[in-house]
Amino acid sequence: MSDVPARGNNFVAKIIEEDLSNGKVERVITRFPPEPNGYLHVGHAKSICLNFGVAQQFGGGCNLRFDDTNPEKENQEFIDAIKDDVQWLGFNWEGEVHYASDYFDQLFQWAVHLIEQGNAYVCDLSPEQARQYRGTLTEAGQNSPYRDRSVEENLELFEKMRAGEFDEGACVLRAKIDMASSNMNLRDPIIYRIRKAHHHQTGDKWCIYPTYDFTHGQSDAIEGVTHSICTLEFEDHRPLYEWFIANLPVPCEPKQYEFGRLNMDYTVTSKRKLKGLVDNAVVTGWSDPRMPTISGMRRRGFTPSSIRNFCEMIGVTRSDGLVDIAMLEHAVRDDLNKNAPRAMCVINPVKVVIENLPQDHLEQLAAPYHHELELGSREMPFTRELYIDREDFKEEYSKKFKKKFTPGNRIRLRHSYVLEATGFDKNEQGDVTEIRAVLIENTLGVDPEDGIKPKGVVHWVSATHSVEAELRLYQRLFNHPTPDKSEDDYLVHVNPDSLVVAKGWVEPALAQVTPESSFQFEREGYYVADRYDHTADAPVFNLTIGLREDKELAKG
RNA sequence: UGGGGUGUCGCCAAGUGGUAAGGCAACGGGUUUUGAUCCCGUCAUUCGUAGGUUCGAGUCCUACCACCUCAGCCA
Repeated sequence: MSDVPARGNNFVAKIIEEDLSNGKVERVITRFPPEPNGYLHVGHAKSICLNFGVAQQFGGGCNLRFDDTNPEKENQEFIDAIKDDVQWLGFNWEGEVHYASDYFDQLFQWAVHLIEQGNAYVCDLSPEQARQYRGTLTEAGQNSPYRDRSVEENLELFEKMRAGEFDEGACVLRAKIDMASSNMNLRDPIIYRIRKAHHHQTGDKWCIYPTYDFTHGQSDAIEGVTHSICTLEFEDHRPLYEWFIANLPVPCEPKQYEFGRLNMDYTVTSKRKLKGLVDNAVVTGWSDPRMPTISGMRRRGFTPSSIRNFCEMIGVTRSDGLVDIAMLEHAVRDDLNKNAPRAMCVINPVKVVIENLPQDHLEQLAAPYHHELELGSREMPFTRELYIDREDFKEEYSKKFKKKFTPGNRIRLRHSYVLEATGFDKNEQGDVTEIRAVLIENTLGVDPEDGIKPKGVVHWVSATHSVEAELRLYQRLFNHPTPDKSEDDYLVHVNPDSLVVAKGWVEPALAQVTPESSFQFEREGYYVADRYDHTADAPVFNLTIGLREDKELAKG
């Protein structure tokens, strides 16, 4: 059995199951509605998994709809990136991609309908005045002096707004609801504003744009969405969502449900703050491997299924919590442990010379890529001079170093022979520069015949046949568990060591791998060939996540 | 001090009146040609607090407390 909880066992799935079984809904239709003003992040992944997942689970469909009502902040780059991310995560939207801007004509007509019904009016209050009229959380607002304009006048004014006869900010169209409502969203919310901006989809056709509140629910209705799932902060908007649906001749009545957005420690998940990291060049871009963006996690080496599993693991509820980033790390390790081929890379090399081997010794050793999966094997050149990790050799034996290579002791070269150290050289600084050893005969796949077993196993690479690679060692981007909740600006909590560029010597087979191939570099961690920079001539590997460390070892 | 929400183990989360699932983390122990993986075990007499109803309450009632959220011509 998998350790991932049963799929779709959350309150949204239960509501849908109920609606389906009592015939309220025939086929579930959900939608994922990003605004193309940034890249998708891990929080969106939760929403994607919920929306697409629940549709899939109940044989329905999920639309991808861009909520593109604010042209000034949106662009095509984001649209392309978002589509890419959703597909990479493993989901398919139903039919064509939708845009809220597809419905601008209909929305305009519905705005006219509202005016005709006496449910909307053009208001000339300046933003500053409007704020004063709105009241506060504890005091009712006051009616706008323009609230009682006639239907004819409103129709005429709204048409002039559309025709571009007013400057930006000169006036807005407002729904006429209740300025005394305890729900601020019902205090005559703005439904259309003037924005003389070019739109990435509709070009210069419009100079007035509908607001989110006036757009979202109606778009859902047009698309036949049955369950409109959004995050908790939109809860107060639900009465407004329902007000529009009730007061407009929409084709169906979608229902809005809210769930708690994802918060994770050592991470920021707000587009504004993510954009800040990009704009301040803290990272190299939205897809930097340290970013919690989907494209960043992808470049880091996270797999789609690891992210999906993570989303199943954290569940969906109406309570807002702070998820331990260790859960995400677990999801990644779990997937990579099960599926990633193994390979070897030496990061802090020290040379080992095997004295009982001829100078030109070259032997190809078959090394299986995985201990459980049938992934085949590669050949590792075994030569007289090797590299092992400096940390794996100790000048003197001690209990703490019981599995290390020490003079007089034996070590197993992973997938290869057993070696016995005979001596070593040091430089003036006291660093070991070379280890001398002898190979114990007939130890390929079997223990030494004399019964003296090796103490431990080390990874290695041929000193003469390995390939130098660039290693990008990533750690968490922030060194504060809640960087956006501290007194200081979140940028001061950026971990200065979040990226360390190092060198590694990899076995020849690794230079040939395609970008985005993941490996476990044995005893080092999970690495991925960089999506953009890796080539056979200049291999580049990103550290996805380290191996879990033994506690005793970690303490030392 | 208005409205809307949420409070179950360090973290996430099941549970919807019948006597507290699971995952992560942590901690013991075993296996191992990766100090990884894997395996086995420990980890809430208690569900924000205080009362009440009931044979029986995390689940029902009352009051209180804490936290989140709403005053963009953002979404």
